[in-house]
Amino acid sequence: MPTPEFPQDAKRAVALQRQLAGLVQLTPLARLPELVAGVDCAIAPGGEEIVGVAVLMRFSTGEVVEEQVARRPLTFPYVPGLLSFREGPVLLAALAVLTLRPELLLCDGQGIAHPRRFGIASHLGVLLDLPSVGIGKSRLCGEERVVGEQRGDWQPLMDKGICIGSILRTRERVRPVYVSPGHRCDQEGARALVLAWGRGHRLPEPVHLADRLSKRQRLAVLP
DNA sequence: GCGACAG
DNA sequence: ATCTTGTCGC
Repeated sequence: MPTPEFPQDAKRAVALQRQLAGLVQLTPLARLPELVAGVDCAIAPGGEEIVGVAVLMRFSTGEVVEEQVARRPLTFPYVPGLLSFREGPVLLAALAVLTLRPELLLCDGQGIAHPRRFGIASHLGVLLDLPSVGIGKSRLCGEERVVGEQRGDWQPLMDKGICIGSILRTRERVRPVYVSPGHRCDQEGARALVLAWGRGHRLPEPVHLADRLSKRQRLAVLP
């Protein structure tokens, strides 16, 4: 049975994005979240199934608190701008079985740096009413721009004269990432969180670990 | 019509 | 995202 919150056709998906985009809040974070969840997906060999994982980490200790995995049949194609309708359901499933509720979501993909200002980070953030940040490895929209080479250097990601995110250097000699608020977060906070969770990789640690876990789990034998 | 296009 | 070999650098 299709998840009600995720229409299976592009027409209704776009309409839902336009509607939910109105609920996004770009408010500053009250405080630095302690429990953070990184999420990511992988496609099982054969392309019939999608694996979603959530890695919960504690900021003060840097420890992994919990990891959860979910699998679902793949029912939505990859369409630029509609990624959340492909990966959203399985990611929600993985997040739903976490014992502890995260205070923040770090997502692989865009937040408001999206044609309708509603990327997967925004979508998950709004549905779960959690602060969220989108970290994209490549650009969906907005103008490309050269960034300084030091860690922490950044440039605004501009689209039609509006700042929709940041092009941020998280490591030297490594391509910058595209950071944007998902929900209940502002541009400054989004950048600060990504840098605060940097542990030597291009992506923030929770997302980096979620990426590795998903790629391990996609080959796992099902019980 | 043409180019661009998260994962 | 996935496929896919060796290679360069920390």
